[in-house]
Amino acid sequence: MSAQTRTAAEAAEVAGVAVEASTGPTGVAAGSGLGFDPIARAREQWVEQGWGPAADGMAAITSLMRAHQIVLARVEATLKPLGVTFARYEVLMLLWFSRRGSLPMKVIGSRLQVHPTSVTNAVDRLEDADLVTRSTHPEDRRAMLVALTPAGRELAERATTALNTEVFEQPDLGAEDVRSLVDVLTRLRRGAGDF
Amino acid sequence: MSAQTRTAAEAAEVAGVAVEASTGPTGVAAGSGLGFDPIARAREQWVEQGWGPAADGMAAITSLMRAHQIVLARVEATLKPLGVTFARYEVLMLLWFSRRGSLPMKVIGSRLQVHPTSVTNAVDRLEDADLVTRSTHPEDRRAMLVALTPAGRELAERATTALNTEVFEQPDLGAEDVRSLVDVLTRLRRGAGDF
DNA sequence: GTCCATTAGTAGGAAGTCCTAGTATTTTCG
DNA sequence: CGAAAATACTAGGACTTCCTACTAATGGAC
Repeated sequence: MSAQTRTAAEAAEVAGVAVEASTGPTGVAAGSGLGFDPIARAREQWVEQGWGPAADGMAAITSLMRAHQIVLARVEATLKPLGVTFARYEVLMLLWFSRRGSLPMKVIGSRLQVHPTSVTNAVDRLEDADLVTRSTHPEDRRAMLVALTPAGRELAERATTALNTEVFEQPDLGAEDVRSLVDVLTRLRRGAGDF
Repeated sequence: MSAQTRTAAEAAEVAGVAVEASTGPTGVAAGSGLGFDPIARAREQWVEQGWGPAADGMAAITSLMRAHQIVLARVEATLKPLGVTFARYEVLMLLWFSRRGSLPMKVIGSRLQVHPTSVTNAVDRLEDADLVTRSTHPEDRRAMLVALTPAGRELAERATTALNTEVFEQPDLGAEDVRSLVDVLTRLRRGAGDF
């Protein structure tokens, strides 16, 4: 939210250019802010160009990108005072939920579906902050076991409380929409082979 | 899709750890891949911990993050042979749709809702690739006008064709779900002040 | 008419993602 | 048993994002 809050001046700029560069009747500007949805506008342009069959898919994917940007900004703003990022928070929670309090790097990457080097990166920083420790796996000396420190466990709990109260319980969406969103995205993920 | 396709070995790893680290009856493994949804599992854990009121919001936001990751990977894989990234493609299309074929940096940032330095970065690379040109605005010497070159215009069209046929027309979702997704995300964006 | 606040853009840095290539260890197989 | 293949992790690089700080130019206040 912090970085994405648009100033009045910026909104005016955008509106001005929209008038300059648009063909359709977008100058209505009723409601709050711009008064028109840039993605709806792009969808119209797609149709005008003869790309109708792709218009809905374009709108869906563009909406997804933008929504991700908005939500991630909110999450990061909430975590910032605690000194962690969302990427590192995810690693902490994975460890927090694990029985032994430790997992191999490989498993972390598989669970979060990120590249092995991203795990190395995140664990490096968590280790520097004394939130996790690294040790070689006793039964496979190739593998590294990552374990929560007491400080890491405590931070995971505080971060979760912050996210729960400041973000997850305030979704800016009705309960119906939240469930519908999860349902649709679950089908999307399954279709992509996510699980 | 390329980087996110899970190998059988990785799936086995994940399943193995899931058995080790989970409490619920997740070992069913019916259907394809893992057989259980990590996000649904996380939601259950949220409820078990007494964080029920935040569980749906957590699931929605986590789903959004993951869906974004999947979709972005598909988009980038499609654009890669053309030598552009999605960030730069967005700039090209903004210019392509503009009347004069040129826009000030500021407007690009406002439209895409990214930081000014991100625009500088993208335009730097587009300029290096001779896809756009920079020139000072005739009426405001602080501002830079970014304009498409013929090569940039042509690439924008080829990239759009590729995205339309390979991604936007293949959403891995039913038409009903696509529209529902756009609707819900539109409400989310409006609630966040996006337009 | 000059001075100051605002605005547009850029530079350098931190952090995330991925990729390719490398090392060390384990497993497989002939 | 010993060589080859597979696996786990890390190093360095490219790219994106953001942030803070800076320069140049515009415009308003007095």
